[in-house]
Amino acid sequence: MGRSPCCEKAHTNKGAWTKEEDDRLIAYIRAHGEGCWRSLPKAAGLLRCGKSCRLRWINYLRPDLKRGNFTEEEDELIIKLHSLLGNKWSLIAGRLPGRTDNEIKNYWNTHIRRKLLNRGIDPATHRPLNESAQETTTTTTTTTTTTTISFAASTAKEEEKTTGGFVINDMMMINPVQGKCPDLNLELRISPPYQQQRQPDQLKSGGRVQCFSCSLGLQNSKDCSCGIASMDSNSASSSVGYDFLGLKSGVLDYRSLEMK
DNA sequence: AAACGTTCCAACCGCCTGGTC
DNA sequence: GGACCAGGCGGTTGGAACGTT
Repeated sequence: MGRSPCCEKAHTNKGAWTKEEDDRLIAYIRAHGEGCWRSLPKAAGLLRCGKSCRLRWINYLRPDLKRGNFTEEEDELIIKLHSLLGNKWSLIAGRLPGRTDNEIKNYWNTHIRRKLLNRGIDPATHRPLNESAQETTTTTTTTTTTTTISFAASTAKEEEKTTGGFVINDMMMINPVQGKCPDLNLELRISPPYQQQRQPDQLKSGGRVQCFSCSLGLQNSKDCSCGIASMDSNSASSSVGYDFLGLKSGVLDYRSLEMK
């Protein structure tokens, strides 16, 4: 029973990587680029699982990685992104150049969680600890609707599958955290219904309404459904109409953050 | 100095998703 | 539509490093 292993494990090394293994992997990827991870170990002469090679490269050997301590700005950015995205470490990492999902996940679990707890904030909900406790009992007795937010998925069902989507409970949107984090704007206004309510001059770009992808500044995204992606990106981005967790207000500008 | 406890993080594991046939 | 495969993701773990008694 169970899954078949991702690769032949009988003759593969496990545990910490040696300098020689690192060198082999780096040399191979420099010469051939990132290709088929499954076949890479054999081609590179490594007794490692392909997944292990990928992880090692992505998390530690990539030349564009930023090593060293996280800055205070990165801390705050991670906290805000986590409040927005939850444990979507890869999405969070995509907005912190040079940082990896694994690194951010570890940093969250070892530092930021404690930091938030010291501030009296529940790291899971980003709400004051006492309110989080109350919330637990409240939500069991009230019916709450959910608002699904996605990075430009076309249907509600699809968006949750792609993990670009995530569900935010209405109760989270009332913004009880603002007393503790006044710069954290929890007025989540991004959703198809809301777009319809917006002022035409806020969202129009050449007479078109921005899709959610474009509203996040991802005008080049393949997920763009409004067609602005194919238009002049300057004109598209100049028609800013979003106000997502204060992302527009200078606290956090998604448009300036690179996608992974 | 030794024993023990705690913290940290690199690496692994299993599941999920998207692509292909 | 279903099976298969590769890649990607988040949760978890093992053990080294560090701190405390």
